[in-house]
Amino acid sequence: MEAVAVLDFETTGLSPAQGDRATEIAITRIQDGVVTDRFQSLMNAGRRIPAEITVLTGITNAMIASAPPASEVMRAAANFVGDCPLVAHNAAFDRKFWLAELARLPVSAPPADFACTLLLSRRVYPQFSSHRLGAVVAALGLPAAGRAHRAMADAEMASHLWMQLQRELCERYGVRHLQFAHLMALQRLSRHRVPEWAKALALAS
DNA sequence: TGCCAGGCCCTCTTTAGGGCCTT
Repeated sequence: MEAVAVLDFETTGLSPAQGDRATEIAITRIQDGVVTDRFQSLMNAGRRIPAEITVLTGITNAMIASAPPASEVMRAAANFVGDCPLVAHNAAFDRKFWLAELARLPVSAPPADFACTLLLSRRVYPQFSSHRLGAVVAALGLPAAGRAHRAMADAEMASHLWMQLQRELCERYGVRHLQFAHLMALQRLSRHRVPEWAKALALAS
């Protein structure tokens, strides 16, 4: 499969539309089933972190105060990603912060496709009772990396999950390679249409 | 003062409601 970039944000809250901002970003680049590169940085967007978010992430206002400006970090992140398609767990969340933070830069970044390991996990492992990132990684026996709810630890876990999803689908449906577009198509389908997708995949391979 | 997102998915659904998931 072509290279992908797996992204995770820590933020001050759930909604950029409500004024929330990113506080940390981590990105891995995956090529041929291996993490080949990593990008990670705290960032200062000038927005105070609520106490309950600090409890969750461990990221404090003091840490942010000494971090580089969000604009600088996001410019570097966009350069790191380049034209790679993106992957995130509950990608709708990371996508809206990615777009909101990039929209503040004077230069526009190319729009990126976002694959979602949460949606794919629901399709591929419907028997799991929880599809939270940590729960899925634990259920699959994948390595947990560092403190959960820090950007690089979560990006690493999502990376392992992304690679496991590909291995599982290849093995289950007897195909050697999956394209990013195949997984994007799968995540858009309702669960009962997965067999249709698998049949089309087998015919195309 | 009190409130605060949004998209997906399931079902006791579809003229809707509520849980999950991200921080």
